[in-house]
Amino acid sequence: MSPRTTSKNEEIRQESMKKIMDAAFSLIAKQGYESTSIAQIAKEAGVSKGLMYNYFDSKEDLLEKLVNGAMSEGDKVIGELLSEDPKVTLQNIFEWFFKELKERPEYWTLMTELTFRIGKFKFVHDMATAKMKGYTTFLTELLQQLNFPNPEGEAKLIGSLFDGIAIQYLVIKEDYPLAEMEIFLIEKYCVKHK
Amino acid sequence: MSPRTTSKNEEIRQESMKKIMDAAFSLIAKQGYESTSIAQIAKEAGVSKGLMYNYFDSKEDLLEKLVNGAMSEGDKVIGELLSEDPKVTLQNIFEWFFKELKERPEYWTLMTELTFRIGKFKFVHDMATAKMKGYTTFLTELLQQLNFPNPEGEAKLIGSLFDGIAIQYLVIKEDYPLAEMEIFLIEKYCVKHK
Amino acid sequence: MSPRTTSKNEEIRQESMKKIMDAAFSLIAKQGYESTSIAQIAKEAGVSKGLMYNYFDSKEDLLEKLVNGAMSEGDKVIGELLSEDPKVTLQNIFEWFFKELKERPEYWTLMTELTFRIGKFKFVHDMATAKMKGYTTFLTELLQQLNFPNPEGEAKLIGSLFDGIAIQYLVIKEDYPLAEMEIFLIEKYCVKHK
Amino acid sequence: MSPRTTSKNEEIRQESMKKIMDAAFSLIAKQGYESTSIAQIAKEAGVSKGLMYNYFDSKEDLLEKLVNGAMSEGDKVIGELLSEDPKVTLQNIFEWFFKELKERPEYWTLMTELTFRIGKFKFVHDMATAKMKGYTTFLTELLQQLNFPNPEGEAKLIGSLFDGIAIQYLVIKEDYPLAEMEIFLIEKYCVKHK
DNA sequence: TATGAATGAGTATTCATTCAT
DNA sequence: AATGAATGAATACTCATTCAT
Repeated sequence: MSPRTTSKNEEIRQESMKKIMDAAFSLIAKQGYESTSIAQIAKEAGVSKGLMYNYFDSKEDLLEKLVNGAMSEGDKVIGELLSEDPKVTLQNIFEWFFKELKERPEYWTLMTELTFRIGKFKFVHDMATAKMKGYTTFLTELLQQLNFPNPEGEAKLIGSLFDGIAIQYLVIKEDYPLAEMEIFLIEKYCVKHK
Repeated sequence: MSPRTTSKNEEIRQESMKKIMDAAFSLIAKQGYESTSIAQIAKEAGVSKGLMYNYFDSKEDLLEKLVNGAMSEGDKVIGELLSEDPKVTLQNIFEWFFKELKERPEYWTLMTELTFRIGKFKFVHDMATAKMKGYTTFLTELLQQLNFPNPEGEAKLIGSLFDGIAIQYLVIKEDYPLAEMEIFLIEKYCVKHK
Repeated sequence: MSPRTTSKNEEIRQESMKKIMDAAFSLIAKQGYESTSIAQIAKEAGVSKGLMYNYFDSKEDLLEKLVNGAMSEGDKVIGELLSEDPKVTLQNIFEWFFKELKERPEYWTLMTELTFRIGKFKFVHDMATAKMKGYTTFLTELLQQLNFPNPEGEAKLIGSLFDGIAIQYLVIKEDYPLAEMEIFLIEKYCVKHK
Repeated sequence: MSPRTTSKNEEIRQESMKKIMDAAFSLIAKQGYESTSIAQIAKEAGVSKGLMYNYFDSKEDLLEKLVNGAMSEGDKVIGELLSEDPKVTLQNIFEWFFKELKERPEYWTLMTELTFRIGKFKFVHDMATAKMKGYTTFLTELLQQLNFPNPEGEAKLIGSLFDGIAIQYLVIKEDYPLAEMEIFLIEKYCVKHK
């Protein structure tokens, strides 16, 4: 009997990887990276510990692939937020941020935890730095077009605010007035400005 | 040989506990809870591993006592920020927050890390929720007196902003424009308001 | 499709086995038995891990077949060293030994390593004992014909010397004065004797 | 009740270390370094796996301490072999070598195995190189004083011979004519020479 | 015949915790 | 009150071997 075809194998691989990554993602988001063991992930994924190392070089490599995967999913959307009118673009950004938070809280939990672990993982540092820079630069330009007096400071303030809202919402969940906050911010930065 | 008096014993206990808690505090703030071992804390404190279990039931119990201690310290200061004029009180709060961040980054690092570990430690969740509530209530009243249109929302926004500024400053440190942000906020909420 | 003939199959088997054994041989000689994994051998041989178990019952079985194969190869050459004149035979042996060492250091590395692993592998012990005995007997007869006073002792000394030279040469390689040693020994045992 | 005294503790430490090192030594000498697990050593020594790491940083560190310990024991004797008469010194060396082999076969098994593993352990390489150099230099000088024609070559030959005798004796044990070989060598190099 | 995904027992190492002194 | 030797369960990771295809 002949061996499995290459494509059938690839399919099996994709399935196993997905099972592992899904399990890892939810466990790490819930418990944190250090508190989640390979054994736990394997059990949750329904595979053997050994199999994990067919797909990932190490626990850290798994984390990296996890984050990259989740991030590239999110990146695709950024382009769609742009508009002719900078005011609209800004509003799109606010709306996107709150939508993300509601729809992918686990992802943002993971990202926030990792951000706070900078220095422990080289790849997180590089990633976070690059992200943050691009983000601030983009916002600064936008606010400049909208004639904010101190666009860079304001951009950083919004950046901080996003992080703060994220951390609080992710911690106290349904008790956090997310919708209210969204309206509030859009009013302040998009509607009432100028 | 005269037996140690009860009070003398108590004094020794207090001293040992303080040494241990100080060591634990700075190590955990620097490295995180998981990455700090009992052995390390004992060494830093200059006591034996065994002694730690005379005062703390477990590593987690040490963490709880640590946080409780640090928090009650913080509480004492709140009273001193009050003023007849709510505007001054608000400004005092802003100034206190930035001063704290600059002077005790380790404390805030620890608190932020713990806040984010909710789910792992029940006591952190209870504590954080209670704190946040009291905090928001206080700020809400203040902003009400200052006739802010949506005082509760605004209070929550400031709360989130504080957390966000803290997390970013604690992560990127000297690259964060802390002083600039302080002026910005005071202008916005205390000077220009009304 | 016509079914493969039996002889065609056999040919394929021989080819695959050879690829595997060659890969195993060079890897084990270079890194040692314990440090060489089945996965590594399969990769080097360009076959799948699974295929290895079609030909070899286990990793140890592979080792055994490897050593047997290498040894029977060596046996064939022994006959060619014989000469009418025992002095010439002796010189042929010396020259063969040094030539072997220079030309097939991997083989001798493997053999020496294995010899020293006695106790772990029963088959090595049996093999090594048999070899050594035959070897000593042969040399003893030769030296007897050359009228050495204590031919058996002398034979064992030469046997030990061979092993010693081998181990040192294989360890320190180019720093070992192999050529010099060869001349030295031939002078001593073949030229100057009697 | 007061804690154990420092000296009592030291005593306990020495005892535990000895138990571990003895177990490690005999197991590694018997089975080889890679094939001996920490678990096995701990079991043989009658202690927990964890305790091993109170005394040794790693498995390799254990090996290093093992070898250093065994070596320094041997080093002490070297000075006692020297004599006014180089012939006597040479004879002493031969006798010391054979005595060592008979009395501490496990030590020499270990050393020979390690020598063959050069390249895997940095410390073994340094140690072996230094040892071998000192050894050859010393023998060369001695043979020069005895007017051997090619003292350096001869020194290396004896060095190789020693290794060869050792490896064969350690492998086939009681079947190896150690005593006979000793007489043989002393006759050749000390009595009959010149 | 040949493949490689999957397994599970095994590896070295860490560390919170206990306990005799 | 204080010590630190000792434990054992847990950790990330490896690898010979199996088996469905």
